[in-house]
Formats: sequence, C-alpha cells, structure tokens
Amino acid sequence: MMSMKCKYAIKALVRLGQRFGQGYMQTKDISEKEQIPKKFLEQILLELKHARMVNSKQGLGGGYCLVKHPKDISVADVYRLFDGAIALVPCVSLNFYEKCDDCKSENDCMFRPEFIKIREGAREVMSKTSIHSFLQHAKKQSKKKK
Amino acid sequence: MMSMKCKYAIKALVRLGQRFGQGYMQTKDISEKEQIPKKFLEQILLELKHARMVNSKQGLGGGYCLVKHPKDISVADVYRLFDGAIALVPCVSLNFYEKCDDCKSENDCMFRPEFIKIREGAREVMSKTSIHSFLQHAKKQSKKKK
DNA sequence: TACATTATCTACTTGTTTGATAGAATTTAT
DNA sequence: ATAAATTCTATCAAACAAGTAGATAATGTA
Repeated sequence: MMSMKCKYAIKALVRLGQRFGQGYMQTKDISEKEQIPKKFLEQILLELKHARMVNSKQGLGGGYCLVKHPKDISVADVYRLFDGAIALVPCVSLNFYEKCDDCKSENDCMFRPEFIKIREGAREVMSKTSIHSFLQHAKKQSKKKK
Repeated sequence: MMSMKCKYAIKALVRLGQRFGQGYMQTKDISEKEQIPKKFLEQILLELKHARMVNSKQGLGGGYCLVKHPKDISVADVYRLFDGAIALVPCVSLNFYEKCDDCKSENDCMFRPEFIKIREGAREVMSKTSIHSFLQHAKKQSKKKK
C-alpha cells in the first residue's frame, strides 16, 4: 500500500498534468478539487518541487506547474520519492540498497533471486504507468459525456 | 517494502520447508539458525498457525511443521497475512477492499484502471513465488559445494 | 506422579512514522 | 503598500513496528 502522501502527490500531479503547458495552478485549487488538506498539500508540492517534478511561482497569479511531460513522470518515481523502495527487501533494492546484516554472501543467498524477480515485476508495471496513463482515462470520461 | 515480521515469517517457513514431511522443528532451532529473536518468532509462528499454514505440537519433541506443501504457500499469502494488501490503494484491493471516501463512481474513476494493472503485476509475481521457489536455490547451493 | 520441555496467550514498552496543523517568512504582481 | 501566493520550520496525536516479559497449558519421559 502507498501512503496518503504519495496518493495525494499522484492526484496533484494528474491535476497539473491536465493543464500541462497552460501556466500555473494554485495549491488551493488542487486542494479543493481533490479533497486534500491544503497545508498538507503545500508540503507535498514543495517536495515535488525539490525533486524537480514541478516548478512554482510565488505571488499573485503564481502556483505550480509540471516541469516534465506527464509521460515522463512514472508512478515508480513518485512512489520512490514519498514511500521509498519498491523492492520488498533492502538488499535487492536498486535505489535504496542496504546490505543484509545476517546474510554472509549475496551470491549464495537463497532469497535474493526470487526477491529480485518480485522487484522486477513490480518495478516494470510501476515504471510504465505514468501521470499520462491516468489522464488517458480522464479523456475517455469526457468523451462519454458527449 | 515488507515488515521484518513478514521477512522472518518467510525465513521460518523456508526452514520448515526444508524438513517438510519429516516431523517437528522447534522455535529455538529456527530462531538460532535464522537469527530471529526467539520471543518475536514465537508470535510469528503462532500467527502462521492460526492462518493454517503450520501445525504445532507442545511438549518434548514438539515444535512446528508445515501443514501445506511448500509449493502451496506463496509470498503473496504470507505478505497478506502480515503486511496486508498487495494493492497500492484499498479501493482496488481484492482481499482488503475499502471504498474510496472521495470518489463518487468507481466506474468513472480515472485512477482505478491503472492501479488495478499495478496490483495485477505485483500480485502475479508474488503469487507465483512460493516457499518452494526459495528452496530451489538452496538445493543449487548444496550441489555447488559438492 | 513429578519434571522438563515445548507451545500458547496476553500485556506491555520503546522508538519511529504517518497524517496532519500552525505560524512566521519570503516573493511577486498590482 | 498590499494582497496573494509559495516557503520553511516546528509541533502534535495516533498508529504502527519491533521486540520484551511473564504467566499458562500441554505433553513426553523418568
């Protein structure tokens, strides 16, 4: 399961993705539309900014905007930023690797090969799902209404 | 990432799997071989018993044994028992489903289809990885030594 | 029967993380 | 100057993780 923070981040990115290339969108606006506590969302957007996924501008008419194309922001990226490793155990993580304290030799470990397979399974599907993927469904919805 | 509890459970099940069909193995034995705090392991084995994955016997010569074949205990089973849902969000979970409070209609939700794909990706690989899968690697190791 | 051995059960502890809230400071357009 | 927006830091309550403690119950053996 992902944290609320991560879920909120994805929702916010999708909102920003809908207005990609069309200027800034304010925290208040996203907060109201997605039912995210404003103060909490501020922190999230700030983290996204520090991770160079969004850009911002202060003052009147300011707000946030995507700095990358929605196709270039994956669920894996967002998950790693807020919730850390995708792998089930640190010793097979690509981005958050940590050595096992108990295991003597990684090459002889009976757990790693299988945990690597699981990581790859999860990583692949999370990497190929992007903010754009979600937006595709939003498009379908508006077509339906017509 | 999985909890230590879940990781310990898998390790314990693998140990029991090595002696599958050969009687009982004691907590103390597993605890020492896998470097798991004994008292903590007791709780874990008890939970596994309540989930009908292992069986036990008290008194001298007692201990724990697998009640299912190692091929029939998947990482998904163990993960669900200790860490809960495999899905990233409750509203697409098969075993721990919870309705979204914000989302009006699940059919029109732009997030569900993608989150279902991710769940299926993770679920598939975790379901097909069993205690037996880990044991295959242990066999290879002992062959190597010869 | 007494005893040692093993699992069973319940409660507790300690530290960390999660999901927020609060408020002051800073930047910017008008 | 002022209003509107982000930025930054601190704080908080509740839940969770990882582990400890101790009493109880079942069982085989001497």
